[in-house]
Amino acid sequence: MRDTTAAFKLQKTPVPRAVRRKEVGFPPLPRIFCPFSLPFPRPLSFLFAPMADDAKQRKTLDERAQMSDLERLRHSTAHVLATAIAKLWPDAQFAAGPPVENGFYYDVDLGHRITPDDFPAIEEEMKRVVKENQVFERVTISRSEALDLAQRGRLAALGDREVPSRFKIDLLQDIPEDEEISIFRNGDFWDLCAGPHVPRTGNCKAFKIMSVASAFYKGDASNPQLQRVYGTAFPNRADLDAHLEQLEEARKRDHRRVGREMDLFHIDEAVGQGLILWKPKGALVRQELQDFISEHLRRQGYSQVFTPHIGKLDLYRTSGHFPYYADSQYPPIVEREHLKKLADEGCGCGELSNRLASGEIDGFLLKPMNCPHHIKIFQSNHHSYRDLPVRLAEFGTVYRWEQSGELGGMTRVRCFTQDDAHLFCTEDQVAAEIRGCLELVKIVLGTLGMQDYRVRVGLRDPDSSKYVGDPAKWDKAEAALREAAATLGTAFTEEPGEAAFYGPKIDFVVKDVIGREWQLGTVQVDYNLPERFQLSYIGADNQAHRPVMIHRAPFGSMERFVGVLIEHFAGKFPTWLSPEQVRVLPISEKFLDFAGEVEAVLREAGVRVTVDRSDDKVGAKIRLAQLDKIPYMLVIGAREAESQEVSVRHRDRGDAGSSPVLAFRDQVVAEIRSRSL
RNA sequence: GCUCUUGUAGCUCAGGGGUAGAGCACUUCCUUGGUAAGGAAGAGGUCACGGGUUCAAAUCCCGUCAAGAGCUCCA
Repeated sequence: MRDTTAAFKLQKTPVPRAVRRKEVGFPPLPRIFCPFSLPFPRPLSFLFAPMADDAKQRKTLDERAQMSDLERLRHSTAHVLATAIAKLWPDAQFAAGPPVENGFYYDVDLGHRITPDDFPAIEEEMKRVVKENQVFERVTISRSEALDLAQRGRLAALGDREVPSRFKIDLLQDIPEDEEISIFRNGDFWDLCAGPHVPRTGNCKAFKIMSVASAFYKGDASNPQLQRVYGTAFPNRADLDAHLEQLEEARKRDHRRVGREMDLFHIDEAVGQGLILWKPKGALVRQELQDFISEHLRRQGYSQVFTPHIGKLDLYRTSGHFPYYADSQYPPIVEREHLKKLADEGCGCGELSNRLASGEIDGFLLKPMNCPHHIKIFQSNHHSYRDLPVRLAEFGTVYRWEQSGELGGMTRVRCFTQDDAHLFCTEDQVAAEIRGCLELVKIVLGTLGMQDYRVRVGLRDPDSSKYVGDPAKWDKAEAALREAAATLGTAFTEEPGEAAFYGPKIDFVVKDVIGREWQLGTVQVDYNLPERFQLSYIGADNQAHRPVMIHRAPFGSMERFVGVLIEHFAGKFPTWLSPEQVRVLPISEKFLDFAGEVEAVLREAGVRVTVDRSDDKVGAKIRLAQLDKIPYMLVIGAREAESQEVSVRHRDRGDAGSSPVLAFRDQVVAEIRSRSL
């Protein structure tokens, strides 16, 4: 058996994890801008990732009593789980077993390694406990009695043991002096627990063990690693089944799976982790989206620019990205001459490494963001107040060294392309510019049928002094953001303390069709970079003034956005976004010529069309086209060739009757042009 | 990064100390058909990579790489 006692040191003040991942499924990715300047002694990824609320407040007994019925049920089921595990493996040492968003877990340290093969046995044992319909009995005890029970190994156990219940002893110490201590008993299983619980184990009828993973005790990597058994529970079988079906649905929609099936993108070991290869079909989707967004950018008076993927290190020293956040960037590219010079000076590998880390080297950096390049474009001209706002947009590709454990699919990658733009404006223009950004978001999400999104307005914490810039400007910018959010006509929340230190921001969180939330882009007001780069424009008073910058990437990155869209549509993109919009299905090879004519007519009209020239029967061709999620199938046989018509089948609506070739062409072209859903 | 799990054909997966398996996809042939799978044959794999144990390794052990899940919504 593993001896965790030696490694286990009690921690009086648990160190909160810098980055907590609350969402189930896919983690958020609001790491869009980072025009920071303060030398926080933290890795860059900390700033790219959502900030955790500081140390979670311990729940009071009152708060716990307010646990919802479902949470109560799940927490009780966690005790049933622990009872079963304690029966099967009496040496089990339990830590915490709370209800969580989609169920519950219980952390356990155990000589035996639990695998999915063990689930049936555990569930059988749990069913027995449920069937016995044991009463959950609350017993109030004194601190010393609790300690005594724990020393006897009696807590989270079915009887006395030779080894103390060591995690429970530790947890006891976290309980404030003035708080009542209670244990809950069901049958012979006693556990330190504040409750509340359902009355009897018989209430925990509908449950399922979902998975087992590892977790650090109290989330601290210096603590022992425990096995975390996840389960879920519902009041009845039907609700449980519905939940499991939804999970299955989510699994089917997983963009990694759909992306492979539909041949949209590929990640290759030989290229590198977190680096997306957009295959032809995925590239079409992305290109359509970019064209769509560009069209609206032009309408809104943006100027599109192109900038390189690298820049001199000095640029990023000025912006503040380097060297403080070097850990989250690809290492610098050192110039050949500089390297040679270092070698001539006798600089060894160790010293080189140190100099790289400290930033005392010359070279280039793969850009971690686009703002410095755009700033340099702005600075390449003198600007009058009459020029403002200057709006520079770019589908700008950036590189970040995410920890390998954070990577996943298209939603968490090391190279991504932002729908980025930087607006240089006067303070008076900030409000209107923010409204413009939100307008674009509204149009794009509306066109895609993603009506279910919310907006978070991140304001500064009035009690903190970590923010840069003049408080009066902050007030103005915050008011502008608040006002703009209100005009959006959608729900928004204001979250004090969630602002970046350089300015307030708006985040967009979209909900997909099965209710999962995804953080996409942000709009951020920035007073910091204009200062660092000494930006200026000449005002009506003939004096130099400092412009304000707005960073905005409303859809975050093309990678993540397309990943979200794949799941949102379950791969069934609207016609305008579909990589293949129409497939012609000749009944037999006799009609290949006519099929070719139909193909030519459609292609000429700009429709993405192919002909299935295989010798499959039409049923098989339809099946394949359905699996490829192609919006329109045109069945062509003798009748159609005779009348110059096509028999139209839609992937969702089925057989739609026949239509003259040109009429179909006009209809599908109109559908594509209008970008209808 | 850390822990666990996984890595076998383009895809989905079975197998497992002694000729490498299936279905789908692919190629060829037969079939020329009417709204979700017509038939036959064939081709395709250093079993992720590198070491080790063994007469013998895809299989067992160690390491590397990669993928997936998890990493306090606290007794």
